[in-house]
Amino acid sequence: MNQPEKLNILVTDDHTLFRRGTMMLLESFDEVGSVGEAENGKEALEKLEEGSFNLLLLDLEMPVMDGWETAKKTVSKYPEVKIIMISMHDSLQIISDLIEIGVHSYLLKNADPDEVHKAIVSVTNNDFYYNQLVSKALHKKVQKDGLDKGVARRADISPREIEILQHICQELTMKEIGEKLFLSEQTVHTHRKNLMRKTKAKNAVGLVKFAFQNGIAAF
Amino acid sequence: MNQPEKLNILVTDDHTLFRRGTMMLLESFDEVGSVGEAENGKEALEKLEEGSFNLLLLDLEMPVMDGWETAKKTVSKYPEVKIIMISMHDSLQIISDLIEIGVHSYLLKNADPDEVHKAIVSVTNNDFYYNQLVSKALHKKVQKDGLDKGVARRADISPREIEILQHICQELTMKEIGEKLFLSEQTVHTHRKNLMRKTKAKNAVGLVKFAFQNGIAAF
DNA sequence: AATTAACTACCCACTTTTGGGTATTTTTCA
DNA sequence: TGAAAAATACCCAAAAGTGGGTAGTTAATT
Repeated sequence: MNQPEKLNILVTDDHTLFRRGTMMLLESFDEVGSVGEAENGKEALEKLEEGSFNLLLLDLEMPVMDGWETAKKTVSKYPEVKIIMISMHDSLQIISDLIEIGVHSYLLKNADPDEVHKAIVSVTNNDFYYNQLVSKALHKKVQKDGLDKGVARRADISPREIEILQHICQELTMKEIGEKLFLSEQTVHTHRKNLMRKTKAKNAVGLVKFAFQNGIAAF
Repeated sequence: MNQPEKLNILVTDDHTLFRRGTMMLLESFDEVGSVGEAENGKEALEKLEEGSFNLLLLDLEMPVMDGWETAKKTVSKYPEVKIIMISMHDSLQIISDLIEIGVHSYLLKNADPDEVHKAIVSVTNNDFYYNQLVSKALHKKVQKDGLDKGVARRADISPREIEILQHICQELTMKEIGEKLFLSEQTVHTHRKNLMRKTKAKNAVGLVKFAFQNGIAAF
């Protein structure tokens, strides 16, 4: 009866082209009023300060302040704002974590525009919208439970391990890293082993990918 | 006096959301007539068969057939079609290679929509459009010339080697790759060695970084 | 018809990584 | 001050990677 208020959406993504395209897409929806933009999480939080936005689209992978941190801060500061996280990766791993911190929906960058429409409508009316991906994730969780339990997040990696990992990403051997950091080669080995256990990497390649995906190294 | 023909653009990107957003952006330009879409290079080539498109937007990083292969085939089969390559990375390395194979413009995913507009107009009228990024690339080339001479470019890597490299990026061992591709483990080793020689990688980490930076693998 | 690039496959030898331990010291934090 | 986490360092052994060859076959191109 009374939904005269249109949605004011803030789109946050560091890729301008993607951001603008998404904005145009959103503007084509009847439910949408104004659409704002931010290049990173920091800027997004500043714009939320205005109080005019009631829905936040967040890219998970961003420099300066990534989607994860931004979402956590948004939830605590502006609990009335609905959040839709967008990511390139179909990482089933993080979905439950996202739900936990209060993200209302999770979409992939290869999501269908209809999917986006459904998401923003559902999120507005119902609070949460998770598609087949989540069913899969939850299913897997129920089915195999602890299968991917224990896959590391960035927070689980110690400072020294981060340092080692960054050196590994520079194509150095354990011996070279040891010499550079004035450590026994054995010690570097131990750190490496712990990293592999925590990240569930099968080899150095997995370590590098983890480092990249978690902003520990960039290339 | 006579440019009554509008631009018919084919947008190729595996991320639906990005693709659709870009399409809407393009449709908002006066010079643009119809806008088509393809999920990968293979599909793009099929749609080009129709003969109705005169401009091709290509994502460099794609599964099935990536932007590189697609561009090469498009140039040889449909030389009248202008090509704009789009990538996430500001890899100065590959720009000269792209020019070499006949790509008319290179844009980053965080390009400004105005930049896109300028690009499609310039490409249509002038043939080529490269922005400040290219100046930088060429400048570096003139200035330091042979500094990174001998460092492999994407063009130097054969299709089979690309395939091997992509599998390496999935944390597979040589034995596993051999089994998956029905090759002798020795053969995979040979490909790997050639890859390391070409890319000047010190180990697998270097290979993965090369793959990522050249759009051969994404994560 | 000849050349070249690509793909295939093997040899040998050495280095590095990977995986399993244990254990002491230092730092952090409740 | 006591517990937990982090950092340090070693042992052993198997697996994989790294680096140097050679070489035949196929495919593409001139």
